[in-house]
Amino acid sequence: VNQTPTYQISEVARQASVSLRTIRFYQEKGLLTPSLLTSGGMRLYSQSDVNRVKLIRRFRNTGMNLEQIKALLSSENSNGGRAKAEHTLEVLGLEAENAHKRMVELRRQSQEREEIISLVKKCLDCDMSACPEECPPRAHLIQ
Amino acid sequence: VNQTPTYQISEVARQASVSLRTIRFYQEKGLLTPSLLTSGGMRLYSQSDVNRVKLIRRFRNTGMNLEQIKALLSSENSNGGRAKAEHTLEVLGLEAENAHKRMVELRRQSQEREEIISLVKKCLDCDMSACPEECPPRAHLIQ
DNA sequence: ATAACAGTCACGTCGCGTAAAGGTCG
DNA sequence: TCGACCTTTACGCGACGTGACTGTTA
Repeated sequence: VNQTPTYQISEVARQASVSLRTIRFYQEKGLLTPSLLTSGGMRLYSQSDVNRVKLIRRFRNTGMNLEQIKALLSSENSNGGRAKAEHTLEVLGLEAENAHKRMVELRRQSQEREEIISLVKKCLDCDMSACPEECPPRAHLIQ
Repeated sequence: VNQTPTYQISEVARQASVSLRTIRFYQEKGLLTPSLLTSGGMRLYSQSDVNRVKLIRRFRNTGMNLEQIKALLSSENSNGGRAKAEHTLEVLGLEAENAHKRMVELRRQSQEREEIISLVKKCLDCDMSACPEECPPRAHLIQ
């Protein structure tokens, strides 16, 4: 939408660390329309488009699916200049929330793992032949 | 493998927070064999099996795919009692590494996002009609 | 004119979700 | 015997990957 479209698809892919297929796929799904098409049908993108792909990728990384992302970004929500900025900040805020939730979950699992590790470490100093079947650490041994 | 198999599939699903389908699917793929089958064909699981599902889930959460996980867990790697404990600790260590990488990536994206937020905040105090096309924050506004 | 891009089908994959139709267990 | 559980079979889906073949561009 913003600035003059100068990037070909492979350059966008490079900057956003995605495949060409991903960019075309996002277009198919209505999440990303190229700013311009050459007479021959080549897609041309602006910096705004690159940033949009990055935004989509960050959202995907927090577990959100494309339909939800599309709903967020297809803003019949904002039309004034200032409203656009406000809406963008709202979206980025939601993104931050989601990322935070992912972090919390990762930390929870990390703690779970640490507890298991300290349990299993005891097995190293244990005479396995004397260890009863129901010894809790044994239930964490692989196999 | 360990302890007496007392859990039905739905109890395993509950404890590991997955669906019945997921558990059966892991079996199909050779990641999780029930400890016992009743004469009628019902799957019965032990606490070890529950822990194995949880382990698989934590790995999945760090972006690893089922084939890789299977390779890790199908341990022709360890057969002695002590070797089992050592192998388990290795696997848990790898899991911790992967989780750490995910965290680092999330933090990187979080920082990227914060920079964009501070850019876009400037647009709130900007007279949009006087703002040039190439103003960097504009390239981050949605639409 | 030629190489390095680009384009469109269209089928494949991975990790399950989701009926449908029937068998098992206390 | 009855209801709550379980079973298999099998098709569907989201988010792309991966050719195969053709067209565009500097």
